[in-house]
Amino acid sequence: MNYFIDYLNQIVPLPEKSASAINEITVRRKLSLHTSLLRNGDVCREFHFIEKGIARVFYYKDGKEVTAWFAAENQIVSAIDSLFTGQPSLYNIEILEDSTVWSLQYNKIEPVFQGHPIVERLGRLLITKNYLLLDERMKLFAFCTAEERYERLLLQIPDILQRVKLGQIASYLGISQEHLSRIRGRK
Amino acid sequence: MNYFIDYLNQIVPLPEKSASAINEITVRRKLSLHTSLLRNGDVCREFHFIEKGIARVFYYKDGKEVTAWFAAENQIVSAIDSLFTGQPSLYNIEILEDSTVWSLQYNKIEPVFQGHPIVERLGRLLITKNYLLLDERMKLFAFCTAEERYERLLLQIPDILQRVKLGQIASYLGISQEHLSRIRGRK
DNA sequence: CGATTCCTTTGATAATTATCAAAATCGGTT
DNA sequence: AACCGATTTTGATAATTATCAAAGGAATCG
Repeated sequence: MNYFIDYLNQIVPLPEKSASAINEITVRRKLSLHTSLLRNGDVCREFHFIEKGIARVFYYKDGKEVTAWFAAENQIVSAIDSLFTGQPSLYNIEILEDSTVWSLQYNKIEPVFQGHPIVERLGRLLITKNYLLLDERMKLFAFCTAEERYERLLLQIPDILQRVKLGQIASYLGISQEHLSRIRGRK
Repeated sequence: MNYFIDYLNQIVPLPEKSASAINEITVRRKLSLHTSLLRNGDVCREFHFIEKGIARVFYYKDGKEVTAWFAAENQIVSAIDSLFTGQPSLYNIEILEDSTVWSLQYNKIEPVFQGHPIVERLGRLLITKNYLLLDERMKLFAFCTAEERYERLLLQIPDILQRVKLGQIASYLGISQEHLSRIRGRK
C-alpha cells in the first residue's frame, strides 16, 4: 500500500507511468522520535509526506526554538525556503514521535516534470494547496486572538497536546508558554 | 510593448503560441486612484500584473482596514484565497494611485493549461515565487521587530511613504499608526 | 519505591504596544 | 497668503503579554 501515491491520486489521478516515475524518486522510511530531517544552514533537497506520526518545522530566535509549522498524518512537510531556491534554510525539521514518512527527492524531480506534464500540474496544485494553508495561517494571526488560534489548532490536530510539548505549541501560536498555560487554565 | 508577457518570459521563455494564448485572456487597463478591483464577499476571478502604479490588498478587522499586501510595479496582485478556491474572498483590492495593469481572466485559464504544458509550468513557478514571498513575510514577523519590518519595506518600495498613507503601512507592519509614527520619529 | 529529571503551572513584576484625545503639519484651493 | 480638510505627530493612560523565579506534577529509571 503506497499511501503517498494514494494521496497524490486524490489531487490529480495519475497514469501508472507517472506514478511509478514519482515512486522511483521516493523512499519510505521509519523515523524515530527526535530524528532531524534538516538543520538550519543546510540545503533542503526533499519533501516528506507523513504516513504516520508528527513533525515540526522550527527556527531559532534569540537562541530559542520557535515552531513555524506542525505536520501530522497526510500532510507534507519541507523547508520550502530552501527547497525551491537551493539556498540554505533558516528552518529545522524534527520528528516528534516515531513516524513513517515518504521522502521525495526533489532534486531529481525535474526530468519527471519534463516527461510528465501531469506531474507539473500536480506540482502546481500541491504548491497551491500549501500556499492556501499558509494564507490561512496568516489570517489566523490577522483575525484571531491567541486563544482562538489555540482552539483552531485543536480542531486541526485534536490530540496535539498529548503529542507535542506545550512550549512548542505556544511558540507556534506566537505567545509564551506561560501565557498559553494561563489561557488553558481559564477554561 | 506587452510588459506582462515580458515579465512571464523572464520566468519561463514562452513559445509564440503560448504567449498569444495567454494574451487572449488578458486585458490592459488604466485604472484611477481608489478603483476597487475586488470587494470582500465577492469571488475573485482574475489576477493583475502591475505595469505602473500601486495597489493594496486589505481586509476589515473590527471595522478597521488592515493591509495584507502591497503590490507595485512588476508585481502580481490577487486574492488567492478566492482565486484558487472559488470561495468568496475576505480580501479587498484597491488601487492606490493612477495605474496601468494587465488583468488575466483566471477562470479562462484551464484550457490554456490543458493545451500548453509550458503554461502549467509557468503557473507552478509563479505560485512558487509568491509562496516564497509570503514565507518571507512570515519570517519578517517571526524574526524582526516592527522597526526592522518597516526598514525592510522601505528597501522593497523605497518611495512608499510618498505613495501610501501611514495608517495603511502601519497595519501592514502589524502595529498602530501612532506606534509607527513614533518609530519614525526616533530616527 | 524513591530519586531525578523534565515539563507545566502559578505569582509578581516589567516591558511593549494600543487607545484616545488633542495638537501640529501638510496639501491643495481660492 | 490664508483657509480647509485630511493626515500625522505627540502626550497620557490602559491593556496585553513577556519575563523571571519558584513551586507543583508527571514520567522515567535504577
